Amino acid sequence: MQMRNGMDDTDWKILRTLQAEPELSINALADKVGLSHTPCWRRLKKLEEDGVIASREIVLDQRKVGLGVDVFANVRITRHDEDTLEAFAEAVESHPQIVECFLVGGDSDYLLRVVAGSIEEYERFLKKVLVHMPGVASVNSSFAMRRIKLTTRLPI
Amino acid sequence: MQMRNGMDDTDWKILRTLQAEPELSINALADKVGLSHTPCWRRLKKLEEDGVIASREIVLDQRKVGLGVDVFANVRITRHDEDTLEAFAEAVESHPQIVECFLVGGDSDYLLRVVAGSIEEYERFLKKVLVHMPGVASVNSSFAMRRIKLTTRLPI
DNA sequence: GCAAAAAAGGAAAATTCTTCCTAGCAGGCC
DNA sequence: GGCCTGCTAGGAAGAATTTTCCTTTTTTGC
Repeated sequence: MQMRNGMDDTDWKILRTLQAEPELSINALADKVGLSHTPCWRRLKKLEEDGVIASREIVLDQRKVGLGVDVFANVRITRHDEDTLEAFAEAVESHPQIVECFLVGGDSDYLLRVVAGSIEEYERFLKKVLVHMPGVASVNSSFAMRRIKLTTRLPI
Repeated sequence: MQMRNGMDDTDWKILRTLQAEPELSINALADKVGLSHTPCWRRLKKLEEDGVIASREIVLDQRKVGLGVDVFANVRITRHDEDTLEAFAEAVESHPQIVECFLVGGDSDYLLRVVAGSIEEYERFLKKVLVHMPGVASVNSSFAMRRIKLTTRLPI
């Protein structure tokens, strides 16, 4: 049996099927992957235990909860030692307006996505929070004019 | 009763509670928001119907499914007419490796996040797909060296 | 203060999830 | 080959959850 990352074809099929239709019941899922519900259920539990399925989430409509503005902030840091990095990461974690943060090579140090209700609200967040986060040297903000795609589904 | 975006305090509490713990059963959720399960269930259905809750998703561990590489691609476009934009958006939609795409102001036109199994795999995707997408003038790639945060939970 | 409308609650039905036990199959060993 | 062992699947029953239906309470407008 072909194995990839410790999973056989049936496991992959479960992941693909569930990604496409996350609300499928065990029975419906079992049907689609060609198992009866019990073994299917056991595999699903194992995938959750192993952390392959990291979590289940509800995804809200940003606009409908009043958070229609996405801003990408390029943050440059003063020093690159581990302590600064750590302190910055903690600050990122503690602010729910920051929904994404990656340490990137290239021009700038961190790339953040920040959500806000309005441009003004973002500017307040920038001035009151972002620029005062540990080690921040400069912040360069780009407003998203349109969202083309944003998904949690991975190409497996 | 205070209303924001057509929802009262209880609706918001449901959203906040479910965002924090998406797997709560109706009964547990009802308990937490101080309702009995029936009205709680009705509100939940309404939030789903209205699209405030856009979807429920399963989130996979990128590393554990062999997609440990995140790349941010700044894509510059030749023309900015609506047709080019449309064609580009369609191409983005059709490639599951592209998990995010925003039209941004500032330096560059589009910011994409692409997932891949390795740097080599990304480079193939870049050469075979990205640069040939409609209207693309140039692509500037930044590899993510570390993921600090990535969440679907909104600050409501 | 009263009537109408809206929201909440309780009980029961339907569905789904979870467990338990049995059966089938493949690989290793004599 | 025959047999044991371990792994995976399947069926049936029990538990829990979701969904519906109907009644009661609360709120709102006059």
